[in-house]
Amino acid sequence: MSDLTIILPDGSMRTLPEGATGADLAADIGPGLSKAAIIANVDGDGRDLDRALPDGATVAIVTADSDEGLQTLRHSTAHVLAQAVLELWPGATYAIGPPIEHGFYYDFELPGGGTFSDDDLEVIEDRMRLIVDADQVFERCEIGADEALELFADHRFKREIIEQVTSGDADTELAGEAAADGTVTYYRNGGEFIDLCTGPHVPTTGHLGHFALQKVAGAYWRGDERQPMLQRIYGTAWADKKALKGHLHRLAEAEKRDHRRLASELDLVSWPEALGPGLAVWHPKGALVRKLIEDYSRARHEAGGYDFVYSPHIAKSILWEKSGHLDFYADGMYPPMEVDGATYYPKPMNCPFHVAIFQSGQRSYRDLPRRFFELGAVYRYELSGAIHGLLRSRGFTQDDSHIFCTPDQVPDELSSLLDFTLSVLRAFGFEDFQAKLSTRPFEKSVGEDALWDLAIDGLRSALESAGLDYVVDEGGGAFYGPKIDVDVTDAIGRPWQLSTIQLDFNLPERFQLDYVGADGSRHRPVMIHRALMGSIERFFGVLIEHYAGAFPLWLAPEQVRVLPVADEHQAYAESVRDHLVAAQFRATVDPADEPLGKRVRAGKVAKVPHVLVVGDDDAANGTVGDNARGAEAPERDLPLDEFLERLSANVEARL
RNA sequence: GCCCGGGUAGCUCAGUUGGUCAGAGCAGGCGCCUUGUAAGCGUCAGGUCGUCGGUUCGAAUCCGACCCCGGGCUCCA
Repeated sequence: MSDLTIILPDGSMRTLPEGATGADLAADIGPGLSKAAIIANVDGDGRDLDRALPDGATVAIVTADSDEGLQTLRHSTAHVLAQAVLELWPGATYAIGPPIEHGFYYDFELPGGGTFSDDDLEVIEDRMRLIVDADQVFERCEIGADEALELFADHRFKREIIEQVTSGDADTELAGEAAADGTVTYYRNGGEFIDLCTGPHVPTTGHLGHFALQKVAGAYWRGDERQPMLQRIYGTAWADKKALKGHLHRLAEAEKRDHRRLASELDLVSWPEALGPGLAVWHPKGALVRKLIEDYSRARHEAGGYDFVYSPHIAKSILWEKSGHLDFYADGMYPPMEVDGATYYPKPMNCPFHVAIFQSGQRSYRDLPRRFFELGAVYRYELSGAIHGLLRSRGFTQDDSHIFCTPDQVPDELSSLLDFTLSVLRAFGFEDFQAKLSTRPFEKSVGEDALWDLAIDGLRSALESAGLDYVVDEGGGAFYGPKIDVDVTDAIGRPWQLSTIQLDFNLPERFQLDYVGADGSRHRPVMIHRALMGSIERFFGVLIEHYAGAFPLWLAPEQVRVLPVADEHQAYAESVRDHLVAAQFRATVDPADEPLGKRVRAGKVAKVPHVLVVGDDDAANGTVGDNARGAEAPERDLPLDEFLERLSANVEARL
């Protein structure tokens, strides 16, 4: 009987008797690790702890505090969820149940088309806890495909997976469910319950426990709307109680930032039912902030070499036929209206109008690049279930531009465009960006290879010179050109996709655009679509969540609120306000007909950046007491002039 | 569009098995209080209980259809 040599992640060697398992290795290293071990990572692959280790392998013992361990934990918890549901609903069948970010889900089909209610979650969770308390062993089994089909005879989704996986054309979504080499792996625990799965799993259900079921949702089998609708249960699972509590706390915090809630609390925007879904009205305060955002955008574009244009909200069908929107995008368009024998459509995009402007005269290479900019309102018939406050609406305003340039100009144009984009986003307090470069689709696309290569290289070098992190989505571009999408990370770490820079080789072709080159002959320009904020509505919604409703001074609808201590200070309070207003600040007075404490609270709740309190001393000395938002204590006896200077400096710095 | 869950006063919500169940707090109006830092006191007004039909002696409550909202799926700025 020979020994095994195992290499640990730090490069050290360990010798174990032949047949030793991951669990043996963990125990050999130490009792703490032995207890915390979830799986073993053997030469890069996760394996159950009770499997024998091969000689010479590099093995890492995985615990729940690593991503891999956590993923295993969540996957195993999903199994227990399925076990509980199948025990509680005889005749139910199950589809897939993978780990996801922060947790897991499992899809089921209940007998007779039954559905889960929220109350069921509690019952299921109780049953899951019984299974965890029973500390059942997860037992790995391998069988042939035919045998597997028999074993899962009553479970059509499992059989579909087995058939697909063993025939070798499984997609990645299903790959974790069975092996591709003709054998099928399943796990058994508690004697009765089996589930198709390649594993690995935690050693026993007792290793689980810090989980919570969260919600019931419908989900199409394999994400395809032509397939049956299954019942999905979402849950979250963590390594320990503290992590679970932390996660639930973060969810509660995110909910407090919900822009729909804040928009109504801060009197910014509302969605009157009479308007229809996905259509908002902007109240004075919201409109003021929006105007500040738009003013800033316009100022930057003006300085950035853009020409401002405007276009109507509707146009005849011929325009949309020519642009191809009616062929490719008709589902997303509002239905047409018939007027004077012609058919008009509300615009879902601004591009054809900007093309029409380009076409209004003969263009020379000397005119290029030409950058048309418009805050253009568009209407898209979004699926009703997709609508979400300001983040996804049916009417929205793009900070849209179409740039027409020569192929030679593409690289420089892209590079300066990306810098411009990031610079504008940074003004709103976004510091972390993540970009995605989408390249030519593998299937059909238009445009010459050389043009695609030029554009993709241009996008890539723009990303690199901007020093931006990016991932490449090979084949992820539209049929008409490659693109860069830019995500920003908000104050609590959530990503939001805002900007998009998109090359278009199709529209110039469809509209037969040309310019006269230096050689005197006609050439086809390249078109770049780009939006920085994407949609003003959506951007505003993201900003509300990013700032948690506390807009920085330069964007705050009410910047200063002056509170006289008593009626006799009213005149002084008004003079302070008048000074502020004269210096271009947005300031109001809240008179003394309520106690000071109540008015201070009201100012704080309204997230006013500066709540000033003025009384006898202030009136006598020309000072104010400043309650700056976020400050622990008020700052008393601050000379008004000094306060004004500070405000100016902070507005200037966009703080 | 599909699955699940919801719509009660401007907002947040109570309303037990259909029968004083049309309520509370905040916000708003009006008085009193004159306040130095996160909710002073009193009082008044506000709702076709999402809409429309049905069951019933009687419906916020039960049933149906529709509208809208939320969470998902799909899609996307």
